[in-house]
Amino acid sequence: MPNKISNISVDCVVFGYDTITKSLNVLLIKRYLESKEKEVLVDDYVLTGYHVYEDETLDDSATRVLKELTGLTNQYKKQFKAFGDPDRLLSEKDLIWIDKEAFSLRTITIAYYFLLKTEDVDVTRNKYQAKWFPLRSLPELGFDHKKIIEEAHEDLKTKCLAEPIIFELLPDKFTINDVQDLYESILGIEIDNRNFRRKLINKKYIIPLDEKQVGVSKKPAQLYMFSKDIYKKMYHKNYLISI
Amino acid sequence: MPNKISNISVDCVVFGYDTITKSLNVLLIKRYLESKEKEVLVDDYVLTGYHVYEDETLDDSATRVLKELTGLTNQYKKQFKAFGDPDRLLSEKDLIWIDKEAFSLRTITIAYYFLLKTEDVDVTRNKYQAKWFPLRSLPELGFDHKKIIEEAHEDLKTKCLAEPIIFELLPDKFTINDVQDLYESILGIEIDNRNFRRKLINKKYIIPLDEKQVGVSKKPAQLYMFSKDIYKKMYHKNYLISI
DNA sequence: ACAAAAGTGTTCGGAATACACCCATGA
DNA sequence: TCATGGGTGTATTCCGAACACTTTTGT
Repeated sequence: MPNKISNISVDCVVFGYDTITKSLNVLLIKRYLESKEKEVLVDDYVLTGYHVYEDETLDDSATRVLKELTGLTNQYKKQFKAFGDPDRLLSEKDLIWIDKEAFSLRTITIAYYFLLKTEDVDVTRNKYQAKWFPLRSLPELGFDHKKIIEEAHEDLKTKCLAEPIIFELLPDKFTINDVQDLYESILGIEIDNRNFRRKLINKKYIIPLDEKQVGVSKKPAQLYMFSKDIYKKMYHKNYLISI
Repeated sequence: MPNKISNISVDCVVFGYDTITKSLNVLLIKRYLESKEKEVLVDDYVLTGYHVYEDETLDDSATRVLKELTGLTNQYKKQFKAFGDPDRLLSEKDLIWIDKEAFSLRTITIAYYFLLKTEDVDVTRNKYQAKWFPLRSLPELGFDHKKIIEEAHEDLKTKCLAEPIIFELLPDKFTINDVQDLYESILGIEIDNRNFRRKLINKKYIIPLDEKQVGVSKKPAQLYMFSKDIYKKMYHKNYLISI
């Protein structure tokens, strides 16, 4: 077992998207502690995270943490910010918790976010009581994790406008409206369906399949897939100055 | 004197722009060490950086480091990435250096970049033998600082397209061509002067002054200033999806 | 037949792109 | 007067923005 670095951790904001409820979700784990007298000391949620080991990179550390929580590897991952305020772990509940675990009061955390397909995660069986929460109605959060999630969301907003990472959150086969709904969820805006649809269909890397939705109770929609290969082939950086 | 955290540092990529040579520069400090036998052990350059103190935020830490190097505060600053590979400090020279200083072999550094006006820095008098180097011809660099500078540059490229941070690098009074040259330096592209000029002049926050260049040996150019106030008033986020 | 969501076309205006010459100034 | 960089105008094309009704399907 490698040694933990006591004052450096990674925290992972795991984003998933529920196409049914059209909700952008975050995967959180339960933090619960009772005193000997059965008094509830800590009862809230936190991001999944852990100390960095002596011999691993930060990226590997985040990957390991995600794997432990979800069993998944090879998900889209981004290191977006380090959080290290001296008082970031100093609420009363956090102190109780830190006392129980064994980590430094002055821990710097390197925060990552992951994008994955909700259906790839089996929430029911994992030892952390992990649960999806809509980004728009998060539960009470420990440490500075609310702030971390907010900043992850901000970064995601920017990033999804410039790179095709949106498809990391969708099933392999999706409808145009799925994509639109997801953009609307992430960005918190409304998009004109006709313009959006035209725009997307004109992209060569959005490929219509010989398939339609099944099991829907209304007119089934055309399914599409995203081709990363074609995207990469066609990609050329543009330097549009938008100030 | 507050305690240093032995395994956490900040490193600062200080960008400056020389309007005369049209060169985007980075401020580096000398790293030099001889053995008792006067053999040169280490002779290269590094970014300015230092340990984080126990009681300060990461941002404060970076601000402190910049102030010590340049005397400046209130410069544009961005935390852009943490670097923490286990082997990031393990070249031969780095080991010699680390032996001399006293920091952990497994140090994570939180990297910032700063944008400032070259002429605000008095390079001649500072104890670090600081020197400006064109980004395009950097000297030999210690640690993983070459990589850090490259990633800072990448982030700057993206950021300057979306936010008016370019003006942090220019004197208060500048010409349109100064701005264009700077964009070209940062992005490594050529821009059509007529189109660029029109675009900029049409911005309400680019304000023509009743002044022209003086001391130039050719036709003196019109000077402009950037109004952050007007920019902020006019700003509204747009959600253009460019994938 | 009806409810629900899928899907479709056109017009307008603003901005990016491409492109070449004259002008003002100091030396 | 000349060399240097400053400054200017137009035509074209493309894309985003606005906008409302018809179609298809399952129930």
